[in-house]
Amino acid sequence: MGERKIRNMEEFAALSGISRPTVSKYFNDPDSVRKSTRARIEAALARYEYRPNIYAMNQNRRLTKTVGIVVPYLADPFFAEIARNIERMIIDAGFSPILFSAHGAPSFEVEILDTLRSLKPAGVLLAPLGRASDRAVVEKFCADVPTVLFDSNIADLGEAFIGSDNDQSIALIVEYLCRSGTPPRFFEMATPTNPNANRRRAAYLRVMAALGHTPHCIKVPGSGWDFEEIGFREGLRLFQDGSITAGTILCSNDRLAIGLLAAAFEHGLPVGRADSCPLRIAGHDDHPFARFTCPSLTTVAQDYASIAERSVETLFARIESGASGAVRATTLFAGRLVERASA
Amino acid sequence: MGERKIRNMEEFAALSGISRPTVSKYFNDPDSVRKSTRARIEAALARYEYRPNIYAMNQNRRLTKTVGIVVPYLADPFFAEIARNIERMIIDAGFSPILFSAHGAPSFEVEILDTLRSLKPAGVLLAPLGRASDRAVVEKFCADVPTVLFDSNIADLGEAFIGSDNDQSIALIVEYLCRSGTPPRFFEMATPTNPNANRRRAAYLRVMAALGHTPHCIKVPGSGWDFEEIGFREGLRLFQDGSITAGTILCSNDRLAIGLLAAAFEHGLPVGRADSCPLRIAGHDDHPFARFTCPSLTTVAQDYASIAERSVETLFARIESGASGAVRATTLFAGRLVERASA
DNA sequence: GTAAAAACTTTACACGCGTAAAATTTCCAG
DNA sequence: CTGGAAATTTTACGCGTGTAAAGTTTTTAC
Repeated sequence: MGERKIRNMEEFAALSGISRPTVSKYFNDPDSVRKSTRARIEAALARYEYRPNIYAMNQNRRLTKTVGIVVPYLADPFFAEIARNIERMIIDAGFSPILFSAHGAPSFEVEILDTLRSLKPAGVLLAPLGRASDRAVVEKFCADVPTVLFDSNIADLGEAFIGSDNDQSIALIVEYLCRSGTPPRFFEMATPTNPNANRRRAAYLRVMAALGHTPHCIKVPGSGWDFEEIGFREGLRLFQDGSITAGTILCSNDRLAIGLLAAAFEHGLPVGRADSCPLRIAGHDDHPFARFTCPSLTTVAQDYASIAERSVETLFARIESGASGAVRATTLFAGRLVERASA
Repeated sequence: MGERKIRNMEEFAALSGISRPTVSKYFNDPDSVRKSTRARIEAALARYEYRPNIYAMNQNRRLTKTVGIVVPYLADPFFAEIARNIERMIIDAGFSPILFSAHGAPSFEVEILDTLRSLKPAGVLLAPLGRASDRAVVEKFCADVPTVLFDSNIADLGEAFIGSDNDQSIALIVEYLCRSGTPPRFFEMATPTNPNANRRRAAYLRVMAALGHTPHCIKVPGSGWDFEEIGFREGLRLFQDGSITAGTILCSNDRLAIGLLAAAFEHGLPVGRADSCPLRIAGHDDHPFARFTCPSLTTVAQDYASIAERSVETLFARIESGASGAVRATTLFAGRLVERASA
């Protein structure tokens, strides 16, 4: 292979004994040419290892073979994992994924969308920052590029939304916590970064009421994406000033719970489902690290794989149909209770 | 803004009252045109929000304004963090970062390099998989594209290598552990994913000998990137079969330590620097989550920021000089001891 | 074996911008 | 005011591929 350098498709076509338009057709869809032709091209391809110039290719294509993935915060392993799954599926579908992280900053998100627009992607999978997102910008973007939202919803934007069924998952864990011990208090940030937090609080209030318990929300100051830090700092404060001495605490997400567990440990307060433990702590999401907290974290697993899969499927359906779907579908996947040692 | 749609630079140039070649010059370097001209262009830019077609731009530029970033495993927050820092610097330098993760798979790494080559980037910052990397492929890539290696070295490849001074950092923590308690054993995977692991073991052996202690390496089965899982599973096994009951353990990296801490907790073995604790555990890297383990993890902080900064600087120096540097420089940054509760 | 369909070849133009060369205008110093 | 330098305009071509149209060959179906 690599017998000599190929400059362009013209030259490659000559060497493979096929006309350039046919070779061009092959690269846009290998199945669109005769089997024997395809074989000849691929034989030449093996000998000369030529690849079409991406930039020249995309200059004339209205829709690129690129699919954008935008996540709010890549340093959160949750998003890293989901991005990994999505990347794989996009590749398998014959497209090229390109990954962006807003790093928690709305200005970055805007910039990314701007960049992405000029990349003319076939579609975009967007997990927006949520409350912090610039709605007008996202809306305008969705009008130009087929976009599927996932994880975090922005009302009425994009072709569809795929996420977790917070009502179901919170009900699941609240009911579990109630029947296995004291009813939980709800631990969250006062100004939640993510709209899911609001849905979860609402679900908590509803379920507690339905079960005949008095709900109690603990809203701690803090914003941004350093959830563990906030959970730790504020948790420690609450333990130290005696606000929390016992009972059950359901955290809005696992990363807060990880911080809170660390605070409880630091404060010498045993956490766990054993009778000897005054405190129980539970989370939500089944974060990759939730298995390795001390004690291991009881939580509700979000259905990563299904969310990723359905998001990709939905986007490709939209891309292939060519036209925007009549209705904006919202798909929510059920959570699964993960009983571990912490509650 | 956005008074009407602009098709191309020709049209935009007409609307701004400037000739197309000058506008083109402006986009390649805003400072290369007269100040008054620049002002007029930017005024028009504000009114019509035109952006040049990326693909048409890059088709004729031999070197793109793109800089590739390749990390071995993005679900590891360590790499997510360093990628974030690097992205920021690349943007500040007026280039466009594009991020790839090999997801731990050599085949992905090869594919990424292939994709990257056809993107004609100005340069690439590559943290290779290490032992698992296909040396021939990386070598060929480095010959085509200015590449700076970081984090994980591959002998003699790329323009430079920037990483951590494992000799120094391991000496730092081994000395600390020895003077504050029992000499450490070294906990690592039998077939380490990362070449740093080998350097760290060698450093451990050397320092222990220098201090007059008998070194002891604990090599546990396991490969891949699920470090916490391996640390947990194998740690638990060693605790349960009585192989480890007390002493000090230095883990090859923080993620193994996180797993090992969880195993110790599960097994009911108290960990910490207090006299009441039979076991001490330390790590290496100062992983973002190391502050939130129970107990919090004593470790050596890698100088993230400096590694990122120097890598970017080195690459841009290479890009601007145009020619390959005469010598391949290796820059190692010193680690900083982070004393926490676990050792 | 024949006709129709499918695939291919040839030819030609388009895309949007980089960039070179020559002509013109603008700028600045003296 | 003037000369020369600097910046801009005009003109023109090139980059590598998409793609349309018309003509030719190959394949498929009966």
